Amino acid sequence: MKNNAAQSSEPKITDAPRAQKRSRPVQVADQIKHWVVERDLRKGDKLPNEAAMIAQFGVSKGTVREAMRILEAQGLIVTKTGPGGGSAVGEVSKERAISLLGNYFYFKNLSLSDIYQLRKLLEPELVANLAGTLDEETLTELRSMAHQHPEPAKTPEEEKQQHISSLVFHARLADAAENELMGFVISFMARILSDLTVYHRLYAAPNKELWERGRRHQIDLVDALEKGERSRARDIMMSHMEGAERMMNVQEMRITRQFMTE
Amino acid sequence: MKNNAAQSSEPKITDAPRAQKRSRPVQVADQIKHWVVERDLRKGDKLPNEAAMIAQFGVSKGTVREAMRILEAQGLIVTKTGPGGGSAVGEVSKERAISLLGNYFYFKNLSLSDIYQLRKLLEPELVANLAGTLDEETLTELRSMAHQHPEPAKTPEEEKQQHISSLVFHARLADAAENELMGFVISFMARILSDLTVYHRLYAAPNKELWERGRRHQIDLVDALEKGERSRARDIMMSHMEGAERMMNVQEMRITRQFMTE
DNA sequence: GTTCTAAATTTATCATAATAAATTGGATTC
DNA sequence: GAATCCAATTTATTATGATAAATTTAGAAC
Repeated sequence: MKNNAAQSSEPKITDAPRAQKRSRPVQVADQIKHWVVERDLRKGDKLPNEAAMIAQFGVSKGTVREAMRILEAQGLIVTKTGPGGGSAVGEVSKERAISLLGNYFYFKNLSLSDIYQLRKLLEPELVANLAGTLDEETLTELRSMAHQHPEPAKTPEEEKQQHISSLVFHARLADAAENELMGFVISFMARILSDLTVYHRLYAAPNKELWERGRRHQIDLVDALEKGERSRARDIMMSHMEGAERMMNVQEMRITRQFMTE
Repeated sequence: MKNNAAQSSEPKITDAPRAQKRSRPVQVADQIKHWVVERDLRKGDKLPNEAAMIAQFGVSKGTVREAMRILEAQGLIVTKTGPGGGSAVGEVSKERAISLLGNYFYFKNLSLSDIYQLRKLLEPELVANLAGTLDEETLTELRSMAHQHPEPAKTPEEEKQQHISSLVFHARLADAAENELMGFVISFMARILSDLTVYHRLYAAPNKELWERGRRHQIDLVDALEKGERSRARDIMMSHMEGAERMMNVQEMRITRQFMTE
């Protein structure tokens, strides 16, 4: 009838029923997010207290509290009791972001080769970017990690520990990335692989030669990073990735069998 | 002296040092997560109802409800009223995962060149993987998208629309990825760039030649995908990425200025 | 058989009150 | 005068019960 005039002027006519059954706590949470963006609030900036929000939004205490738990679960606020307490904006931590993304992949079937395809694309590029940019402190830290296990593992327990150490090494490199998106993705993969070692034994039988090669790679890599040799760093990492992939049991397909904890 | 043990002199130092100040709703939420993992529940499987959880965990209704909002915010459950209602496990949707990860980068300073560095690494590889694997339906869909804008944009409004269409094209490719991690990262970047166009004008002045080249790329790419020409697909995408990057205003640095909506 | 209505079930929201945690100011102590 | 303890204050946390809203199911009416 006469209503159809709106169609030409409002392209989002189909989105109109968008204001459907979102619960009140969700609506309140969204309004608070909006409020934070509008005022460009940053980490530590305080939100109105519970009583003020009850008045502001005209909802009950329980509704406000559920809204706060929503924001808290997403890592957007932190809450404290006592005078000067209340809720404040809190940057989403990398750990929280990793856990939340891990929940998504819990329901997917990521394979080790998926992970390694990405590692081979990203990590060589990461170290090429890092070459010549790291400060002495970081280099020292990396060198110390690279020298941490001077001998091949003698027990499965030791082997697991060495593998986790290696992943910490990679995560440390990722943290140094200028490109935070690249750094995040690499950290996420390291975290997935790290969790794996806790629940499964999926490494091939220890192989002294492969192990020695891996160790050599780490040491050479730090050297190349220090000297700013971009392509050498890239090549070492690529070779390292290929070696690491060969050491994994590629049979193991579903690799996220738990929800991550922060 | 009075030893007022009634206060808080119950330091649970005994077994779990980790069990510190996590609130009751968070503890309940974590227990439910464990419960889901233990029983290997999948999407649609039902959780006990509110009353049962109150009894099960020995907490109040409000506490249980806050726990449910936490899980709901993370995308892990969905809740319905009425008979046969209650809470059920719900796969985290890609859209939800993108939003949650977007919250993390809201506080970061991602640059366009960060995004494009990753796009140039991942998207050529994506199409190389896809070459020869797409069904006719998907190919038809892609072809239709590629032919959607036969003329260069005449207004900024049209230009924005064309750019978004291009991002939808890339997102569609990402959805087809076998490697879901790679697909997710590419979708995430498309989403970030898509949101940008809504809030900022950041494209260089329209350039008929560049525009024509971009259009050609999409058409040729679908052709290469259909024929299973891996390296040609890869080359086209790489060239396309370089062109797209040149069209952006690289001055624009902070690119996440809002919380994403689902 | 279809449609309407009422009842039953379950979450959603609200209101109120009691409890716990953290800070602050002041009194007490050395 | 500085440190310590204590009580008052502020704020979130948990609990309880009542009422509303949404949804399904069963039954009644036609």
